[in-house]
Amino acid sequence: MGRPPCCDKVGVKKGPWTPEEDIILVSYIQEHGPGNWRAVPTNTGLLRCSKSCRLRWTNYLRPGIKRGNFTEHEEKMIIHLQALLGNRWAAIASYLPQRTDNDIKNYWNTHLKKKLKKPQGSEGYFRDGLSSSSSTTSPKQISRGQWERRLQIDIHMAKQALYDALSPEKSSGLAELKPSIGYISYAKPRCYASSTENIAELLKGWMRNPSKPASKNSATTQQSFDNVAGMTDSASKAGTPRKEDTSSMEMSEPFESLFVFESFDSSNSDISQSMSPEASLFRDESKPDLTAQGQLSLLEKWLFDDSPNQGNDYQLSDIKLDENANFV
DNA sequence: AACTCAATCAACCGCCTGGAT
DNA sequence: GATCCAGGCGGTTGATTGAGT
Repeated sequence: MGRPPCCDKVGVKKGPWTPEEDIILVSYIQEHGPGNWRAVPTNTGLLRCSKSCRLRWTNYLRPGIKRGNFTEHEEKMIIHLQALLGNRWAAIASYLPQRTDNDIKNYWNTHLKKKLKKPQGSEGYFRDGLSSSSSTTSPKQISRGQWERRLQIDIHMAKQALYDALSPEKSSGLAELKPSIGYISYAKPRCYASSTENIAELLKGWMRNPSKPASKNSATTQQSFDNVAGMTDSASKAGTPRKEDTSSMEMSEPFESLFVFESFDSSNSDISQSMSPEASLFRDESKPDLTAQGQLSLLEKWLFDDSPNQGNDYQLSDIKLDENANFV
């Protein structure tokens, strides 16, 4: 007997989310908090599977998500973390608090894999031994001793490469490596529908073009958010909240209440400072707290310790990572 | 302008895990 | 211990977009 579907497939909508659905979902989560996804479709009236709601929230609507181009620094971190952790995107994402696992996975599959295949040379930090031996050779094909030795070598190489990549001129590397302990002040990220402000702008833009077919518009929710982000971005840069002609908006009643909410993060420039209590709640929820602070610092020490035999008595085995980060 | 093809990425699918009973 | 169920995760798909011809 097969496993029953997570939700009743009949009448469940699929495909891209419309701005309306986004707003309904965000508004519901603002009120009830994330979690109990099973109840979300029934309580909101969304014709979506609970999984779809959760995915939409975690990958797109959650506050503090940065989208768009990956910086070289992020790229390097992903490469090295992938070498260390394998395709455990959620674990990797916990080191890049503003990126989702899906985003990282996509970026890896579309960009970094290609770089991997390129002959070594330009990517000096990306060496065959680091990437291929650890990820493509099955441990079962070699003896345990050999495999462990190889793993140690790989880890050492990864450490070395990570150190090379992130230091010394990139001192922000250490800070950014901290997994989701708090949001770090980055260069102004492109936040999309992460705030009700953005949602409001989104809806505004969306309602201005009601003639566009919903499918096209929904398919371009991303672009809508892009525009929104761009607008709010420039507005916040100017230091003045956008007070656009909201009068021109013809807002349907169910959405009105949204706009009296406080922003999740009224300015994207420093999320940690501007988070509302709700946003803090979401922040806590949004990413797994990979480790306790102490464990993290151990990990950092280990990661950046270039000379493990120089009297440091912390070892890999001492780092009690949670389920995301065991190396074997 | 029209067409083809590759790249991108949001979303889905199915498996796994862990908690509840 | 067995079973059920919700949530989480990674792999994959398919619609859209943009570049090239």
